[in-house]
Amino acid sequence: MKDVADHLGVSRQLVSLVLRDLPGASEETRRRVRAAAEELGYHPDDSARVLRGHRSRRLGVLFTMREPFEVDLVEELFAGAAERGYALVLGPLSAARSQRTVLAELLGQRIEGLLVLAAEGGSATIDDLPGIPLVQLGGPRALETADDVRVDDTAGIDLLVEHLAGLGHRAITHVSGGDGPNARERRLAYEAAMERRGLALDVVPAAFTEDAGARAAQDLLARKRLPSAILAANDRCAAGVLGTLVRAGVRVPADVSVAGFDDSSIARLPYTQMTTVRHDPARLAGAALDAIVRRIDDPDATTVRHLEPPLLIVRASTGPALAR
Amino acid sequence: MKDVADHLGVSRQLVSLVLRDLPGASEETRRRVRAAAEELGYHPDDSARVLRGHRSRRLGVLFTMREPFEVDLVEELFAGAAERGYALVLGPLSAARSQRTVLAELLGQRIEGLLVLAAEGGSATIDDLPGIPLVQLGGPRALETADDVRVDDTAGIDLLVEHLAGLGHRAITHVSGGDGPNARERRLAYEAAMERRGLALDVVPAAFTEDAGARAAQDLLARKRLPSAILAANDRCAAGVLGTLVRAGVRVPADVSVAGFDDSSIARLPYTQMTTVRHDPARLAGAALDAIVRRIDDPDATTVRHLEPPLLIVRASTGPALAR
DNA sequence: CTGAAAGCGCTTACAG
DNA sequence: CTGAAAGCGCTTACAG
Repeated sequence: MKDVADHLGVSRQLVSLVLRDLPGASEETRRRVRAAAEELGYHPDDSARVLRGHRSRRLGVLFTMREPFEVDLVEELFAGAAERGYALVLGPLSAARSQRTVLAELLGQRIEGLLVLAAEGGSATIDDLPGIPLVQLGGPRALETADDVRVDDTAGIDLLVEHLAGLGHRAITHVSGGDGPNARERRLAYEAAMERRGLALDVVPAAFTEDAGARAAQDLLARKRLPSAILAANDRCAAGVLGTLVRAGVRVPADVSVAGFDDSSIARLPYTQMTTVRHDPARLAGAALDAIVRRIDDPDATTVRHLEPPLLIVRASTGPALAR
Repeated sequence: MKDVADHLGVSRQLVSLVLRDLPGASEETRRRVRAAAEELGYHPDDSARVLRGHRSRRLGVLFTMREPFEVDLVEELFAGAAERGYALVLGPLSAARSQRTVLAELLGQRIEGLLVLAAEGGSATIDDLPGIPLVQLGGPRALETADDVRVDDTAGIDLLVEHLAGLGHRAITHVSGGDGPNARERRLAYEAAMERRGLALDVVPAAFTEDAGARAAQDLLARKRLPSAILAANDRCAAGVLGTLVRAGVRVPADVSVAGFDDSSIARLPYTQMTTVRHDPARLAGAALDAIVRRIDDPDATTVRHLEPPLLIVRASTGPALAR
C-alpha cells in the first residue's frame, strides 16, 4: 500500500480509503489511485484487514462439492453474500475431511456466521460451535434453536402426486430416500397424499443416489407387475430408476411414468426430460443470507423458519396412465 | 492464546510452540496445553499467523465445482497439500465469478502458488500473475513456461482404439470435444490410431457435456447406418451418446459399442457401465503438488512436464462387433 | 486531503 | 521453560 501511495505521492490512508470505497477523496483521485494499484499489481492483504478490523465480514459454508444442488446453492450464496458485504469461506466436506476438521479451519478464518448445507454431514457435532450464528439450509434439522431455510417437502410431493393422479395413475410407487436427509418428510408426504386419494401405498426404500435408484428399479423389475408411476425421493434417484428401466426395455412414460425432486441439471438432460419439482436456489440462498445477517446483527432475534414453496416442472418422463 | 496460557499459568509462546508442534516442551505439557485449548474452544487466528510469518503456506486452486473430475482432483489436493504442510484456498470459477475476480481473492489471501485446473476457464489472463509459481493440471496448455501435469491423451485414445479394434470394430466414430480443452489432442490421437490400422475416419464434432453427446447421437441416428463403435471425447459426452441411443431403442453394446474417457463416477453407474480410460486423481494431484512445492522452493528449477499414463477400464458398454 | 500513533493476534529471536 | 520486545499490513481515530 505504501508503494502505491509513494508512486502517486499521496498518503497511505488515502489509498486505503479509496480501495474501501469510503468517502473523503475526489473522483479524480480515486481514479488515479485505482489505476496505480492496478499498474503495480497491488492486492490488499486480507489477513491484515481481518486482523485489524474488529469484524472479518466472512461467512463459512459447510457443504459437499459432489452434490449438484449444493453447488447450485453455493454459487448463489457467492452472489448474495457479496451484495450484503460479506465474503464466503468454503468448507467442503468429504470422506477425508471431517466436519470437525473443516470447522476448525473456518473458525481459524474468523467467520462471523456459518451456513450448513451439508446434507450428509449431519450437524451432529455442530453444537460445540463457539457462539457464532448458524443457519441450516436444507439437510437434517439438527439444531432446534438454529434458523432454518428449506424447501417445503410436503408441498412438493403433493404437487407430484396430484400431477400423477391427474394423469390417471393409481399404482404410484415411492422410491424413498431411506435414512437420508428429508427422506422421512417426503415419504410421509407421499403416504398422506396417497391416503387422501384412497390409493394404496407402495414404498421401496432406497437413497438419494443413482445407484440406489438403480437397485430399487431392479427390485421392481423382479416383480410380476410394474407400478404405473414411480415417484423417486430426488432427481438422482429418479435418474437411476429411469436409466435402469429403459435399459431393461421398459418405455418411459408409455409403460411407466417416472418423476424426481429438485430440478437439478440431471433432470434437464435430453434423454431424461424428467418431471420434477423445482426450488429456486437463488431464493433459498437469499433467505439463508437474510437469516444469518439478521442473526449477526441481532443475536437475540426470534428464530427464522423459512419454507420455500416448490414449483411443478412437467417434462416428458411422465404421461397418461394405461387403462388396464 | 493468552487465555489458554493464563488458564494453565504458562507463557503465551509455550502455547504457540505446542500448537505448532515445535520442539521445546515436554510431552506432559503438550498434553495439558492441547487439553486447555480444546476446553476453551481456542482456534489460532489464521490471519495473525499469515500476517506475522513471512510465509502463508497457502496454495490457491482455480477450478470448476461442476466438473466431477476436477472435484475428484481437489479432494486429492487437500490431502496432498496437508502432507506437504500447505493449506488449500479454493477459487471456484463460475459464470458469475470470473477468473480475474477469483484470482484477486486468492492473491488477497497471499497464496504462495497457484494450481490451475479450470479446464473451461482458460488461463488467458493468467499472465498478469505477480510472480507466483503456477502449475497447470490438465486443461489447455496456456503458458508454455509453466509447469504442467496432465494425462497422456494420446496413450489413452490408443488404448481405447486398440480395445475396440481388437473386438473387431472397423467403423469407429469419434464424437469429439469440439473446441474444448484437450479435445484437439484426443481427436488427433484418434485419427493417428485409425490411420495406423487402415481404418476410415469419422469425426462428429461435439463438446465435453451430456447435451453435446446427445445431439451427436441424434445426428448419428439420422444416418442410414450407425457406426459399429463410438469413442466419445469424455465420459459425460459418452453418457449423452449412450443415453440417447438406448432411448431410441439401440442396444448397447449388442448393436453399437460406446466408450468414454476419464473414468468419472458417471462411467460406473449400473445402467452405464462404461468402458473408459482411468487416470488416477491422487497421482495427478501428487505430481502437481510436487511441481509447485519444488518451484516455490526454487523458482529457477527446470520446467516440469508430467504425462500421467492412463489405464484401460473395460466395462459392459463395449462388446464384439457384429459381422455384417 | 496529510501525518503520527495505536493496535489487531500472532511469530520470532534473544537473554535468562 | 519464562519474559520482554519487535513487527507483519492493514484500519481507526484524531489533530491539523
